[in-house]
Amino acid sequence: MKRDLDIHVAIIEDDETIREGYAFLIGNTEGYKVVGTYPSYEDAAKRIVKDNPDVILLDVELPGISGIDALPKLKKILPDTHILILTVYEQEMLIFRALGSGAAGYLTKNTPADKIVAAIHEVMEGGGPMSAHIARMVISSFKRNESTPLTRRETEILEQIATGKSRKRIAEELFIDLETVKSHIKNIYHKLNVHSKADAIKAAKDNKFI
Amino acid sequence: MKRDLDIHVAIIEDDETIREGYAFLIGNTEGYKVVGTYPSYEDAAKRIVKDNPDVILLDVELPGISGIDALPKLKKILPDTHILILTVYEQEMLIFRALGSGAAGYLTKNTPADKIVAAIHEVMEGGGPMSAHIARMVISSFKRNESTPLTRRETEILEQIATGKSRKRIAEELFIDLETVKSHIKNIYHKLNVHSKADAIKAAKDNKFI
DNA sequence: GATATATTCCCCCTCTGCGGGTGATTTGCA
DNA sequence: TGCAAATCACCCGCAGAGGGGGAATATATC
Repeated sequence: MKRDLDIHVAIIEDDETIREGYAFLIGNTEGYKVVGTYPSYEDAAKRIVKDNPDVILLDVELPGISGIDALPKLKKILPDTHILILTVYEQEMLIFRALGSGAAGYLTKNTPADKIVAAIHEVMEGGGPMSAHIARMVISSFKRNESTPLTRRETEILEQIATGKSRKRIAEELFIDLETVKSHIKNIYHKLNVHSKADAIKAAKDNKFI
Repeated sequence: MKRDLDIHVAIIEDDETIREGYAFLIGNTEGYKVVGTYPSYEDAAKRIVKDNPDVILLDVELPGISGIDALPKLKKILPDTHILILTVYEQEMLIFRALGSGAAGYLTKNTPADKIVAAIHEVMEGGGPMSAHIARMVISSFKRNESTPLTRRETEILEQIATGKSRKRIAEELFIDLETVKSHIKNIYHKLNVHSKADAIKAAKDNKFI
């Protein structure tokens, strides 16, 4: 029986128990069909294009090419396929690299079975499923530090500097004198204990002042 | 009967029907207690500190001071209170301003009642609840443009420039000659059709090349 | 093995920008 | 009525930015 209205799912996961567990779970859910399971990216690369999944569940810790490195390659050969990261790792760097490479969602492996199926559905509907802790980390990455030593104007000027603009251009765009901008920058440097643009930007970003 | 183990919730929402609806819903859920409902930030400011909620449901479209502007003020007077945005608006600018000001989550008003209660619980557990579409927008904000005209090295160097570093410093940190950095920058400027640092950074960020 | 493409380095040129010192005025909020 | 914030001024020396041209190695990809 052909089931073309089903959501076609592929799984890339090296642990056979987990891989077959997911395959069983998803394959036995109404509306879902597992079109391929692969223990590594190298294996997936051979068959995944003709298996043509709608959604890929991708592990990050894979033998050979890691899931993180596999992600952009998969997006290249299957541009319209949604990729859901499924991992035990919660390191910020991995998360943001994955999302930057085009992951549609990021789930941890303690996610209960029904939530994984729900996440696949959510991805198809244009959502971005994330585990609770991951979502908080992502949200936190936007949060400014409210206890900045910089005044509003100083913050504004440092933001402009961070876009690469010259002092002269900043002065023009803020309708103030070049000397005023210089004065603000001197105060910024003193407050942040730095002596250059680059160090000021770094200090401010590290402390989420900008 | 005192119920100190309950999660204390406050609601700031100008529409009385919606406000009382939420209050009724949450107040009648085991484990939750509504400690205050206010039609505006100005009203909330008078009583919310002594009401001392664990979680605030905050509307963005409020009369007087908007929810977005109220958020940093609320964080200031109640630093440990989690704030959940509840709104009909899905504009990127509002979302990122809210998250930048310290919102713990962002829900749209079509969120079913049980999900709202679940979101309050999730926030208390360190999660970051978001409506599906919001989550996708947040994730998309991290996504790089895979069809960049820049090479890997050019992208790397442009990223360094965007941190405010001088060409000389970039050369030292990448262990290449200053002339090489200059050469890359010339190529970057040609590819992006710009003639300055600031314009290159802007063009690259607009197109998500960096 | 041939052909692109990426990466590396070299020379020339002008001129603007950057970092730092010191001090003064006006504006707004508590 | 203060104090912090924001504004503008003039000093100095040095490094950096932008643009012209050319050319030698990797490194893929076919």
